Amino acid sequence: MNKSENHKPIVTRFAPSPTGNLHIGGFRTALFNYLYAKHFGGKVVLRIEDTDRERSKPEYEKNIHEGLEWLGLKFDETYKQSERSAIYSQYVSKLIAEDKAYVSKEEITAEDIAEAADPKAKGAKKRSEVIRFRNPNKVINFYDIIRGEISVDTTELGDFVIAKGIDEPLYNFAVVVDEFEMGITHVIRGDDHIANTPRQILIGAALGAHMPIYAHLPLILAPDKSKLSKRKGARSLTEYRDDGYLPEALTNFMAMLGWNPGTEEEFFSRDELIKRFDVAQVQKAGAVYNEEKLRWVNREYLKRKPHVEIATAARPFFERSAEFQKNGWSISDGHMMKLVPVLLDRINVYTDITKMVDDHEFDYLFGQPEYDPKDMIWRDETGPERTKEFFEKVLEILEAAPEESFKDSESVKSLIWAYATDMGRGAVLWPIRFALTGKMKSPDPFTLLTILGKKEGIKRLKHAHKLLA
RNA sequence: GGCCCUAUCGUCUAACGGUUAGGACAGUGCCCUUUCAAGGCGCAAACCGGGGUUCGAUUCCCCGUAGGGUCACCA
Repeated sequence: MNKSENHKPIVTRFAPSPTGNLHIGGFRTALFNYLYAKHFGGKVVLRIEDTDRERSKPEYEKNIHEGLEWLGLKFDETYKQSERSAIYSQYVSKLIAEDKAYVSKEEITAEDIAEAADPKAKGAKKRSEVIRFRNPNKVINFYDIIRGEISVDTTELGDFVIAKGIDEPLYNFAVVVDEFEMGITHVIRGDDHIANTPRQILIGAALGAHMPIYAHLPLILAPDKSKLSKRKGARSLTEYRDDGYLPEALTNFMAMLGWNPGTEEEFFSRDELIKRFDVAQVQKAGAVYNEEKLRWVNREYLKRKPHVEIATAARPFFERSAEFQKNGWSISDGHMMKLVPVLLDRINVYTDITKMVDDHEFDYLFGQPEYDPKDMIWRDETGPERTKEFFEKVLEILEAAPEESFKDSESVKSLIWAYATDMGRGAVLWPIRFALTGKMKSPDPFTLLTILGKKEGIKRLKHAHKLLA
């Protein structure tokens, strides 16, 4: 890291508005701001942009904090624009005094009145007086770390409104005042703000502020390549949390959406990301969000977790199932631990467990399954008589085996394997597995025996044997 | 529509003028195997089009095309 050339400490910011829950797009912006600042040993500030009193809601603000906390993003400073109105009005007054802005009398048309009557209209409730910025009508050039030079003629913007009143600053104005007051050196934000940049630069110049360095991140897209929105399936971070996604997996995945270190590595811890991250390397084009891949990344992280941790985290997802509750099932800690290998082989995310329980895939865990005895017979040529013999022999072996042998599937396997191989593995193993689960598809019989334990396992095999009589 | 931005497999991407255009997810085939998973090994799959510049363009420039963003007294 080039410490020597950084005289000024870097300060970045994440500035969400509490008009909705925090989604993955917002998270990625927050993450990139965080990674960039931390890479250079700088600061990140969190600024809640709640100047829109109508649309800002406390519950959204809470959701933003919860999401960020879940992902472990810690901010060095936190501000809320609604608590800073004195600062904004001071700057508005200054601009007016310097004739860089002025109070404008607005004509209210019949159209405006009609609009105001319609709650869905965007420009509802027009003021008769607003504060407008005196646009010097210049061509603005700025350098974007990701996109390079961008040039825009601001003439067509006209004298845009910067505040509804002296105490009611609008977004573009409040942002510029804050960037200035908070000493923000780098503005890293979504691509959709690129159109706001010229007017913010204009306001900044009028304020005598030093222009921050901009980096506009490509948007995260829905599968149809349009901006990802709630309607397009964007879920809030807290929903990912509630579904049991691992925060480190989501972080890794999001960091790789639009950025990569230029190598073929794909797994990075938070610290590695801080060390490697560079905004200049982020992709210019928007990236389609692919949940399948997220699920795969999550699974990779799951596989590296200690089994105890998985057992503990997975339990609530069993209990959450409607079937589980309806049947009054329960599951012990010992069971959970034994179940981990089975889970690891078939889930990507904890919430998959709930679906599987609801789909009756785990019914066998909770009691003697019901089934048609005919399905127990491997193939017609085996027949019920021979199958009965297999049960008898296997039962004999299992009953003689010590409890110890049921600790892991390899031990169980070693008990039965030789016999099964002699008699024909399918002919012996299929009936056992089926007797244990009553299902055409399930984990292997050895694993099942460790999960169910010696007592229950033997009980089910005896039951099956009786059904064949 | 104006302005702005973007363009490599279906998706995320590597390549920073010279490669059989690489990897990952998804897909598919085979192997393993008592079923289902998991796993292993393969396969298929892309440089948007046209002009330049250059000995040589996926890469640099221009035009076209397509997609996206934005055009509030929202943020």
